[in-house]
Amino acid sequence: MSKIKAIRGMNDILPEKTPVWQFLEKTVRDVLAGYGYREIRTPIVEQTDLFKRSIGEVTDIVEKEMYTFADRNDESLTLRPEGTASCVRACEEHGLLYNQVQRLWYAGPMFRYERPQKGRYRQFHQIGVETFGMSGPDIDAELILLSARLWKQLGIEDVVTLEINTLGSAESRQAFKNDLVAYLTTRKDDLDPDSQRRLTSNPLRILDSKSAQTQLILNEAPNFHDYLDAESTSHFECLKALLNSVGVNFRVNPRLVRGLDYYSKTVFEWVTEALGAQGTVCAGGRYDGLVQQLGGKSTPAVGFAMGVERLILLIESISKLPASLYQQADVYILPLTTTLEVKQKILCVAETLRDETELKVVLGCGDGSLKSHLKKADASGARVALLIGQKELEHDTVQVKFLRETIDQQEISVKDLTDSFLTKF
RNA sequence: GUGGGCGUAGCUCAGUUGGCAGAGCUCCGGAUUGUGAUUCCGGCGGUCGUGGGUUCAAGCCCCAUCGUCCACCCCA
Repeated sequence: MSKIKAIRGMNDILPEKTPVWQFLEKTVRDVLAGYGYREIRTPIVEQTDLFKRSIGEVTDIVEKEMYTFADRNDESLTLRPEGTASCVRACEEHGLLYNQVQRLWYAGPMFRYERPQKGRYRQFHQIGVETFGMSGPDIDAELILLSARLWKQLGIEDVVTLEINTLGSAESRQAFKNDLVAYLTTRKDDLDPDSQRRLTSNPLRILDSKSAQTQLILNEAPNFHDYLDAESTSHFECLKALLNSVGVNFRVNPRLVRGLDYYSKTVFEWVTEALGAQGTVCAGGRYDGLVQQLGGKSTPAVGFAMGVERLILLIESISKLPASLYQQADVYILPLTTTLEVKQKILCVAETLRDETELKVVLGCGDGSLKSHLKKADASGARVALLIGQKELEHDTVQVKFLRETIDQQEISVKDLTDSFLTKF
């Protein structure tokens, strides 16, 4: 019988890694709170149609990457591949968008059936930020500023750069897409195979093709700039001015096209060179049409999502986190002799310490040798070990042994313990 | 879905022309009977990913298969 292992592309996050995750999550929560964003939590499973209608029927995500299965009543359910659709659904369902403005965020696992590689997994985690009811470029700028502040707090601001673009209104983009497809269809045989396929699946992506031949053909293609509507253009110009005025550096990338159908006007990406092929660490944009598309009242909206695993990889490659984040214990209490009486005593002393202080107190349990107890005390990262044996039991004292400093071991009474500890630490 | 690299102890990895299955770290014990982190000694630990084939003999060669990593595609 072979051992059961985790599903491909779905990773365990082990105790030695969780401190980085907690650091990231706490930092994100604090920054978002500072901008007045509130958390929303939605189910991981939704009706399949929600994603089909929001992400786009012919995108790769919907066509081949969704974890879709039949519920017991034959309803088609899907593990969420992204968070925006669920967020919009929940807001709409509970009237959160009725004549009001919302600033929201969510965090959690997403699921896409893809071949795993660096920074890409089948269960991965996103932290998403969504705003509703604000149509101007000022909220776009706020979101970008918020993310820039976050990179600073995480210590990765030097390795990410901002790219922005505008996709125009849905109408202008559709008109451009039609003309682009019409033109490229006449040259179809000269396109690289990937681009030929994209002609029906994701034509805007052809602009991004790495084939030199295809790029030559694109030189003759219609130019999206000529299709941009006046409102989108001024929205974009205004956003750029706002970013300049607050000192956020950016690069306009006319080939920046987001993969999901629902975007319009502003799109942006934070990218890095440090993660190999998966350079996008955070991406988002405006999706003014989505709420209506899902059956609600027309509502302007803009948001973005971060790939948590990718951010973790970046943090690990760049910044040294304080050792205290990894420290299991401040104080380690262990028995000098493993009699029942001594075990009772160290249990009581540990509880007293937890009552009286905020210290992390770990107990040396079990019947190992004194040597192995002390080794574990050392490995716990604790600053001091408290040793209690038969003699200490009789005198109601503990031996205080400093593990990281050259300070003589001292015997103090249990009564004095919390007082002297509170002043020492 | 396509292409390439890699699968040997809990972890990191050696293993020569096909000839006894190895090291470091970790863990446990001892040197030091109630004192860790240094040093020394000893010990635990293996379906060499799996299945088949060639051979007197396979961790090593051949075939298949699974896993994993990286890349393409796509995306956060």
